[in-house]
Amino acid sequence: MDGIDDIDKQLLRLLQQDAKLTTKELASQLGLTLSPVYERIKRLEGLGFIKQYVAVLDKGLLGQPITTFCQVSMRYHDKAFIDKFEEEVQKLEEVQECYHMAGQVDFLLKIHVGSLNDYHDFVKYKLSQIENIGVLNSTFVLKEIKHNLGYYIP
Amino acid sequence: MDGIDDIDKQLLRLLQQDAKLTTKELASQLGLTLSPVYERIKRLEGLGFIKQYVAVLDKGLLGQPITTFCQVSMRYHDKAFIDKFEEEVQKLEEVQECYHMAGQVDFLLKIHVGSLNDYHDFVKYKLSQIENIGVLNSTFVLKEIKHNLGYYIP
DNA sequence: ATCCATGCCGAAAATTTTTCTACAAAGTGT
DNA sequence: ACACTTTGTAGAAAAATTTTCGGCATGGAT
Repeated sequence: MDGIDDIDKQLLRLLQQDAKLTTKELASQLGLTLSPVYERIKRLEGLGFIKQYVAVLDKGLLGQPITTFCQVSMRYHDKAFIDKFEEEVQKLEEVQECYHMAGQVDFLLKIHVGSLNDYHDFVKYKLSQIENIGVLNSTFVLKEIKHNLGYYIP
Repeated sequence: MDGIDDIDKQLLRLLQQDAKLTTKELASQLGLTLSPVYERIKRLEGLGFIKQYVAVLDKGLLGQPITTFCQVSMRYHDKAFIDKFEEEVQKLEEVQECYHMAGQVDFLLKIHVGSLNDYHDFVKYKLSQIENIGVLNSTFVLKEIKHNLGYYIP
């Protein structure tokens, strides 16, 4: 947490919940005037604490109500195969997240699709087309219990 | 995708990548003038397609470089135990996401901490304190291969 | 004690958001 | 075919916000 103070932290907490808060509103919540708040935001952007601003959409309304986690293990662990897998995964738009994991399984993928049928097609015609996949194990999300968009800031 | 057209979809694609784009910039990219773009955004917000706007922070700079996925199974599956677990998980600030899953394991948790030590403390003093947990299986993220912030919009 | 750096304030300028009126195209009912 | 309504867009004006800038305090260093 190099070089940021409690005011900066509070600013980050507020902005990661609502990026549309105006400098004016932020200033009043922080007990400052416009200028210092404005400068702090620019500084936090410059330092990389704030990476970007995004609109959060409703995946249900977008027609992708199904979320699954898919565990993938490679048959062989040559660097070339690993690189190839990572490269191919980037291209699959259904894959929202992909992590290289420690432990039994090599990769964990988070996938969004519109229906079970779409998931079937995704696995059969896209994912399993990637070379050298050994194990492929999918589990479905029944319910989202918690999904924080921001991080905990100590 | 009830009641939104291709222009709306393109608008959503742009905004979920960069919510700071001005109406002017959006208008020029969409080949429209300010007013229709402005009204479309308000409409998409009203319909719930756009849920909120957030700043995306850098978890490494915030001192939480470690991500783990933790699979949890309950010993007994009475509704009261399930409810209690879901309730307690909400309170744990290290837990960024929690899903009730189909399959062998009951819950999947995504957790952010600052160090392996922090993770140890989290499991020992917080997570495992919740009643009725049977299996608890943690796997660490070695590398983030892909992390789309937005959804794929067909 | 003076100088310099840092952070904040307040006001002005630039830009954007928001509102409002009007026009054109598409669909509906007579 | 005609008038009517609805929908979506354009353009301009008003309101609000962002951005810039000069100045004032506080604190540390020389």
